[in-house]
Amino acid sequence: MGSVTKILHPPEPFLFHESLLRFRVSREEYVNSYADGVYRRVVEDANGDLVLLEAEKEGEGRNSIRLRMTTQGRMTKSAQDVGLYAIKHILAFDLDLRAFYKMAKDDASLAPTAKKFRGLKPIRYPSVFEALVTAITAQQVNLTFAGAIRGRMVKRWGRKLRVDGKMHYAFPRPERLARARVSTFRSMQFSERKAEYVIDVARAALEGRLDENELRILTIDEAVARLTEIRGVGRWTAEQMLFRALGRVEVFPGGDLGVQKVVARYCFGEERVDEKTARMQADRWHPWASLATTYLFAAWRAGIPPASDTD
DNA sequence: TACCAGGTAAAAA
DNA sequence: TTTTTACATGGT
Repeated sequence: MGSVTKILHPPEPFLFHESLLRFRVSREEYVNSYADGVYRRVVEDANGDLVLLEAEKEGEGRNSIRLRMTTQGRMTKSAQDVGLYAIKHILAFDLDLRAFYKMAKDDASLAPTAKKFRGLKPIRYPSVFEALVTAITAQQVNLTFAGAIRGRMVKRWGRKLRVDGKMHYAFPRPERLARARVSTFRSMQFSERKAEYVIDVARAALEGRLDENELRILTIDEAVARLTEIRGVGRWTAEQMLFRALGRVEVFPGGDLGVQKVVARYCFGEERVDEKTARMQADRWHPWASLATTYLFAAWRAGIPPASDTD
């Protein structure tokens, strides 16, 4: 077993804990976990070696991150490089928040949370494939249930890495899910349709239709059009992926129930708005629409009431 | 019991 | 082209 520890210095500002709360561990989720201040996940390098990443805040006050990387055999340079690249992508080191804050400061519904959560970043998935499959599991069911069936899928088809006596799972490879049977997914309480969608996305990945570099250079509309050619990938799923895997913060998943509720709450003082209303609001946040929702979700999670518009 | 969950595809209007 | 409906299941 090989292990190496690095100290990383994310660009300021960066709120580690609040950003990672999204992955606060649930019993069923084995791929991304955040517990006791440590974010954990497994990535795979080009040689197929699994690397466990464990990231936590280094010391109080200072904003450095301690990253421990562990592999089964010798720690290779390739494994280290992949691990470092992955964690910087996941933690959105490349996302510069300054222009967003400049915009947010003059936006009544956004200003208080942007200020309170200064340094909050949208934590990402490492791959297009993982983001799409994860989104599909979350279609039309509550997120607890989505996490449960996803956990079963990961436990069955994800590669395993044992570290300090604890098992960690990588997200299943497309090769594996592409040849899985619908009936096996059914036994894990996937609907038949969800099972077919996941298998179709896995095949698309194998056929090179989810090429990250190709998707990156497309406009949002072009990328959504390309992605929705895959059965089971609608606009919502495509937008989720563009935001959560590729970090395209200008997308706005206006069809998302949670987004509709959080925009309603903090921008309209209501329980729920329709997609059109939500998208109209989001136009004011361009090109940081989904980043804005990240802040509103954080406020919601923290139980912060919407500002009263009467004073 | 009915209805809702961070939707989508296919049928019907 | 726009509007319903089936899909599956756990929680309230």
